[in-house]
Amino acid sequence: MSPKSFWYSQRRQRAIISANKTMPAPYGLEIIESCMNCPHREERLFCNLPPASVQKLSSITSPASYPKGAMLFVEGQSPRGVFILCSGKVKLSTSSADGKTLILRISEIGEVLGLAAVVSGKAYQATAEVLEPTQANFISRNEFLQFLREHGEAAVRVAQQLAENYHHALSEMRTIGLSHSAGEKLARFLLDWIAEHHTGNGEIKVKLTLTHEEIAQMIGASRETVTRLFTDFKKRQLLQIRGSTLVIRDRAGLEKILEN
Amino acid sequence: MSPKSFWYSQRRQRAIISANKTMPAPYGLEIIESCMNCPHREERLFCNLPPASVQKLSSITSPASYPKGAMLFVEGQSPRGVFILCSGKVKLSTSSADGKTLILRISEIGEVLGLAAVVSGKAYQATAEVLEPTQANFISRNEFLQFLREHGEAAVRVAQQLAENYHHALSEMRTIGLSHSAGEKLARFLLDWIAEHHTGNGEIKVKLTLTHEEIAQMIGASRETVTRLFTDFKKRQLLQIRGSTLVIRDRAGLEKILEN
DNA sequence: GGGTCCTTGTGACGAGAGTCACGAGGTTGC
DNA sequence: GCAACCTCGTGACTCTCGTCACAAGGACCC
Repeated sequence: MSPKSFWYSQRRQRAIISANKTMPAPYGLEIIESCMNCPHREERLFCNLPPASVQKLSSITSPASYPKGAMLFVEGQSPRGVFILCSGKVKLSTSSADGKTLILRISEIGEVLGLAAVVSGKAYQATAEVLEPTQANFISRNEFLQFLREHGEAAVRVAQQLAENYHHALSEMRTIGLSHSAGEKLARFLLDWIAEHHTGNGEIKVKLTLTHEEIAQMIGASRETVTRLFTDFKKRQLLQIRGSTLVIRDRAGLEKILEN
Repeated sequence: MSPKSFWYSQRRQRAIISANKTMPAPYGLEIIESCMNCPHREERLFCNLPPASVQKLSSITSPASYPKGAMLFVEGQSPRGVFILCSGKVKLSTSSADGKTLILRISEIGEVLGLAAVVSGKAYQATAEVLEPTQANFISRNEFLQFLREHGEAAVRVAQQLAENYHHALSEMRTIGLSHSAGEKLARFLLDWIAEHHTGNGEIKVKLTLTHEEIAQMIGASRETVTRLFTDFKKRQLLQIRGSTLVIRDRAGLEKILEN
């Protein structure tokens, strides 16, 4: 099945097509090129493989653009293939029968989505929803597995990425499972967030374009609790919000919350 | 460092050595043989690889026995290598500064421990403690990585196992993060447990050799709450405890709890 | 400009579950 | 055979946090 079937409205599809026009053809070259220019090159899963492998990879890859709100895949579907993110942001979440949602991760450039499902052959364990317009390279399951069998180094890379995923899942489990209070969860979440997104020295300032609702779903709390905690943290001079930017004023203070 | 340094008492070490005597020498053959006899053969990570790979594997592997209470590795250590479980049971857990513990998994025969840390090169993210006398094959990090690079099919297997680990972590996250109440968590835990351990039809009966304390640490609740929930579930005719055996009397009733 | 929708902010209330405390039963070790 | 320890069971108390309800501020689209 083509990923196109997941564009869910005519209206949005028009936007996608116009985005596609900005991509140079042929698509195969585009991938290699985007690797060359990629600012996170070391992090990109397959970029510094032997040329023959890259060649093969580009031949089985199909790039596509997705609008905000599109679903790359949905929890429970059997795995069609993997998506390599070229740009944009994708939310990975899982939810229970009654609609409660747990956000597992916000994926960014260079990550490979759907890897665990494709490798294990079990259903996708999460839903991948596009948060901002995204370009991704799709590789179908069969071709991907074939590729892995033929290119041992790529399989090692895949194992590495899966190990990262696993680490990340454990880190979130610690946030949710080892905290005594919601405040502790939020502090853990914020510290993790800056550890991952803050580059540079001096004042700690990071973009945090998540709603309180979404943060609540990441730490397993209610939206109201998150709102209250933020106002509380602001009052205690721990942090500050400027638009969509989070400024940490007292990192030690946040870390102290973990010790309760 | 040899895993022997983790045997922590002279007394226990004597027991281990005598256990070792039961192993036929040379050890290389032992591994292959134990694969041949292994009841979970398909699940064993490396057993149906090409003979050359198995040969190589057996040459870099060192079997050892560990007593109850031994630590295979501890959270935060840099990865020495992987342990392939031949027999016994190992508890994987993570804990916070203040001593609160979250049990990630009870590992059994055929699993490979420490895989994510070895593959990613980051520190072990969990502590592995032996619950009952265990035999495991140790492979040092360098030799293991070398082996993976030379044997592509093995790397694919490793990726599969890591995908399993990831799935399992997500499943525990759902238990802990998506539940509205402790009762729901326990019901989810029990259902997962029988899904994994119950074989056969008719009456659902499984061994559950965990203390209430340990169950509490698996679902992120307090020991007292688990005790109370068990008495509650018994009263409601959902289950029954016979020694260390759990009997499910009303599976549908348990499943109903998840829907609240 | 006026709808509609989404996000944030706050108050009131109550149930769930963590904590503390203690006792009973079982096991292990000397 | 007694002491020490662990596990399980239960009561009482407290308090966090989820839920409901409502209002204000923005963003976006006709």
